[in-house]
Amino acid sequence: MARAATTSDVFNAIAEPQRREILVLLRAGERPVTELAQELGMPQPGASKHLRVLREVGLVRDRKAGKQRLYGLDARGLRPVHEWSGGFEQFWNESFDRLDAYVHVLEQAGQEE
Amino acid sequence: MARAATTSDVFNAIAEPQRREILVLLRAGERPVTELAQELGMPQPGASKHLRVLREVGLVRDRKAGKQRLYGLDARGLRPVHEWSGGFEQFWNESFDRLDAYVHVLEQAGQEE
DNA sequence: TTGATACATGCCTATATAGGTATATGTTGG
DNA sequence: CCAACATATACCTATATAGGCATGTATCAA
Repeated sequence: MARAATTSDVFNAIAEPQRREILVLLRAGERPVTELAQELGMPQPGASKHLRVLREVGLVRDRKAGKQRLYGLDARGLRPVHEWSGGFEQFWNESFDRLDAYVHVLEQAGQEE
Repeated sequence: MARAATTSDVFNAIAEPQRREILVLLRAGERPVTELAQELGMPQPGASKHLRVLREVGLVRDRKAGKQRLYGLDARGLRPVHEWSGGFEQFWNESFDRLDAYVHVLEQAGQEE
């Protein structure tokens, strides 16, 4: 099997660089698809597809505005990501010390492999 | 093309649930592959593969310990994830108000599609 | 109704896995 | 050197996209 469907997982949805780009762009406010596609330098169908994924995981909302469809950010789904990664904060702060010690051990061990 | 190679991107590496599990387990300290495989309820080759991906993006370090190979956490690579998602913090806090207003607009507009 | 504009979808292709199984590699002890 | 244990890899299969292109659909204006 390939990776789990991006459709049901925020972590998968933001694994795609261009989708992260879209989210960043939307912080500035709602945007129609065409404008997003243009700013991302990709064809419109591509932008629509990414927006669909983002919509399905709930990171984006859309509303009709006449001929256009405005997409807007709903960042609540990113909170779990922030919290999960935050659970490692103490570790990346300790990292320097730990790695120093660790590298030391390796050197003394003769640095195999 | 499929998604970009997970090998060169931390966001892709943590898109896989079991890899996130591994990182969490490693917060408790270094572990040999077999033990991780057992705790994750997956065959050893599977654990080795996930560990390889994590190693290639730098989230994990390994050192030989006799017959075993101990894997340890190097959480520094998660910092960018935390910071990126943190860039949306103000938005998920505002979300309730915004969405309330937003839903209101939709209702008044006649709630199309 | 016709034409133009703005999107969403369908279809097709190439590719990157996730998993499972079998096997190669490396290490230790006798 | 041989057997046993711990891992990493090679292979093979099924599947989920990312992208490109063509086309369907909805909305608005004349």
